Amino acid sequence: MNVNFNNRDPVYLQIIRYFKEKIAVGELAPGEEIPSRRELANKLKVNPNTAQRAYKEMEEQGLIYTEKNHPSKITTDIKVLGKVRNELLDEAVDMFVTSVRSINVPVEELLDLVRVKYSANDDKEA
Amino acid sequence: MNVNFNNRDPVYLQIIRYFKEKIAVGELAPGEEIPSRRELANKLKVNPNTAQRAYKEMEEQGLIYTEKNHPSKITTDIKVLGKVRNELLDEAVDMFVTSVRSINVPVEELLDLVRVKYSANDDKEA
DNA sequence: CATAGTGTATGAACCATTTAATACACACAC
DNA sequence: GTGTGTGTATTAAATGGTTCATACACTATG
Repeated sequence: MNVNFNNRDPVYLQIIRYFKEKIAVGELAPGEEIPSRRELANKLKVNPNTAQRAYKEMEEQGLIYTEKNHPSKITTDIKVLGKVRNELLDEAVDMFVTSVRSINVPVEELLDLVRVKYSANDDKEA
Repeated sequence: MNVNFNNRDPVYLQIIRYFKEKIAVGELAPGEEIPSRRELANKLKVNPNTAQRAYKEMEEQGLIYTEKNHPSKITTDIKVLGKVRNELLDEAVDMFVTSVRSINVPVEELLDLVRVKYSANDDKEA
């Protein structure tokens, strides 16, 4: 549980993204219980309402569900879960392509840049 | 002169980016005169102070220079101009790689996604 | 029933951004 | 010189998304 906040994006969006990443790589299983709003807020040192806002949006997107007086759980809807990874990827690729489109860079140069930097990051993780 | 504002980022930053893109692709030549603060504000329907803020930052970055009582001009410092394109590219690639790193996607899958979407956008421009 | 833990709702506070209103100094054109 | 258009500076206000403080409703547990 370590979200690595940045200052650019709203906290509640970064929380949502954190959970989506965990779902995308399978670290959160279908039906698995996630921390309560207050517990999450404590761990991340944010306001409980911020946690609530993140969970509320996740619930609206069908990622989690809530039974009365129990901490929310990851949805068991495989269809929804399967989409998460692709949505994250598509979003990122979309933003990237949009931001470089106006620079008129040859596609091979672009792919090389991505390849090099992505591999460099692989090293850091190891 | 068409900036295509989005709602996410501050207007003054989007203006800066607009000029950087024009510089990167060579649509703004060294020494070329750019609109006055007031003129730009009029064209973009923003407050003159917002235009001023954008220009002020560009001046601090050495992208433009100002002689008394004349509209600012694109710098003639080739060194600075040459860096613009690479900086825009590096920024974009950095953000992209950072955002997909946590998803553990194989590099070839990633490159394919970029290739396909980038080419698709070529079509739209044509 | 009382306590403590859930999720939920509402209104205010906060803060960066943007806009606004003025003012000043300078130079060129007429 | 007068007027108009530059850049520049200062201060205040409005805007809007985010975050905070607080209260409420419900349920299991003992």
